[in-house]
Amino acid sequence: MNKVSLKDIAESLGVSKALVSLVLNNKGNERGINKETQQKVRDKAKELNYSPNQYARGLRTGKTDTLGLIVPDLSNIFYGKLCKSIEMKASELGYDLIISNSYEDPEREIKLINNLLNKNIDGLILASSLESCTDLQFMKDRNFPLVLIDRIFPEFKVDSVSVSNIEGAKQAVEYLQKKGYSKIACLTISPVYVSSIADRIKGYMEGVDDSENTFLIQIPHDNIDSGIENAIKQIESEKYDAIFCVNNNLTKSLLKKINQKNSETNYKIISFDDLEVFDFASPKVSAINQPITKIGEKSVELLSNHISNRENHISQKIIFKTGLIVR
Amino acid sequence: MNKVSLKDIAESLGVSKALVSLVLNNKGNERGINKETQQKVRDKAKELNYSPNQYARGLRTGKTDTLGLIVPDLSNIFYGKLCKSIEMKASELGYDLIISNSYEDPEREIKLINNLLNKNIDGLILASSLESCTDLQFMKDRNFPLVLIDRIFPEFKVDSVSVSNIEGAKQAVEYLQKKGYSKIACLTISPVYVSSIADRIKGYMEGVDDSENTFLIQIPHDNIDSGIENAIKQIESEKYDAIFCVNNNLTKSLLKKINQKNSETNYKIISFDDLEVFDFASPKVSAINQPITKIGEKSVELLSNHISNRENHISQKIIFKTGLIVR
DNA sequence: CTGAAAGCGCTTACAG
DNA sequence: CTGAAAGCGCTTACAG
Repeated sequence: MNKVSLKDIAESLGVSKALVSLVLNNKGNERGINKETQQKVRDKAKELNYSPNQYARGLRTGKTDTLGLIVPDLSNIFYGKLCKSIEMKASELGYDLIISNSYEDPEREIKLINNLLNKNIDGLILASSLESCTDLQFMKDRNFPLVLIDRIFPEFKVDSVSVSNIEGAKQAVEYLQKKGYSKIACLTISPVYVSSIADRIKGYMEGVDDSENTFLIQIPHDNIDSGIENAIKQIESEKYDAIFCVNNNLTKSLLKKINQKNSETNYKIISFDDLEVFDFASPKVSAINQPITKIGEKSVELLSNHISNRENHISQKIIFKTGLIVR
Repeated sequence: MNKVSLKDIAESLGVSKALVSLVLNNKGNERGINKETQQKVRDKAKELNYSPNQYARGLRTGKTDTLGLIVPDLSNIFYGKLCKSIEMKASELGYDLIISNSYEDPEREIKLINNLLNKNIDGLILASSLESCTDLQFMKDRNFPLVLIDRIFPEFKVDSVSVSNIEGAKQAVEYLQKKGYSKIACLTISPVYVSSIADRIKGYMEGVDDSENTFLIQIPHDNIDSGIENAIKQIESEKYDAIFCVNNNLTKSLLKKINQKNSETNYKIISFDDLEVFDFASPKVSAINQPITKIGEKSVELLSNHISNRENHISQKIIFKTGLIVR
């Protein structure tokens, strides 16, 4: 690779590596280094197209200016957008981002976390698939900068950014009831222990007026399409007049199935998580939407604060409001 | 952080760091290290939950087991899926992935590349927004492992993975003509110099029977929604009876606009890039689809080959076929 | 069969 | 105002 190193600059200028390092890290003035010398160093660095080896620096300082991000499914547009906004904010603050995909698999998630930690990331943003936070405790114990996102553990006192899932789901159901729908089924997805999903179910339960008339159908996350088929049958035979889908994958799969069968739908659909494609979907679906960009940005801010003020960090639990999009 | 290091294992066992390193890198047998000692080392490593500091290792060996990936837009589902498949394959082969977003901005892309190189990534997968490959030449000169993906530079002799964009576009147009549509407009997106887009336009041009009847409308990538409005007007006033959209973002935006206006469409739509949402979109759109997973996997394979056989690497240009999905 | 030592490229006390 | 030196945690010739 014959990359340019500090030594190359130092030798070609007849100064020490230490001086070059100081200047290039903008500590020249603070350390009272001759302005002219500083300029020479800078010029040379530019001329040789020098850029520091991050691994050497990381090894020395313990800082790597790299953040880790783990999401359950990169190909879900919700996480795609989230990643994008996180990447944007991280880049703005001078961080790189290592993104990993857990495939909703707790074991893999733990491996990924360890892996990222071995890369000496400065902090981690995590949309966790874990059932409990015990496997994350060691990070908290070390005061390692960690932000939970989308899915949180309420009792686990670390930074987190999420939305008001209970209220959002409740709002969805109440909207349907106001519109005259009285038998509302809830399509939900496993693993159901994930906080966001659990809360949406809770909101649904709380929102339904007639508690006799709740109907929960659970569909495995890794086999949605076939699960949905059965669900539809049940919903139709039980004459439900509306369906609340707990996330966008369910809604998509449901719409797909409806269009395949090309049958009339006797029920209204509302979805948690809005997709731009709902704008041209048939049948029309209303949706609860999340401020994805704000979630991403806020999570990076919290993480960055923790990193730069490790000692006195006080964890916060940010909860954004959801919106209702009527179609 | 008080992370466990080689030294900790060595001291607690009364052996040297070198021995521990050798054993843990599976060079114990090769170097004839006592089986029992080896076992002791392994046990201790497990007990202390040791995992090597990647930065130290990277500094020493020059290898980091980390790949870089740059895409123009993480929130585009096409790239989301591509990232997922790349991440999956990379992880299978023992690599981490640093993902960056170029926002279709050539200057930013160059910065990102330099940045990744400073992190000593072992190789780079790039969906480039650059107009020419001159800014990439230095990597080729250094024989740095690089794979171009989705967008390529035909004259630039490095590994690449793409699809037959010309043939795909041609097939789309020919299909429409066979179905009786004779005035086909082409909705295209800037920057138009990107190889995939340029080739699709080329394919469209070649496919149209009546060369008098080609109609190209170019829409800026960062302002699709407003551009599409005008496009529709023109298409309607000129009485085109079909539209070929050069990528999924255009198709989505077009569908959205059509549904907003709630107007009848007198034209058939076909899209390059299929989306699962087309299954329930209205109006129905046919599509040319790409083998996204295969593209991702292949790119990682090529990169991995280059990394592990740096000296004798011969670059390949892989081109996958597209498919036609009729709706 | 195992250890002492050098060195990857940095940063940061310490010394003058 | 500047330099020599130590050390981050590894791996790998070299030596015995």
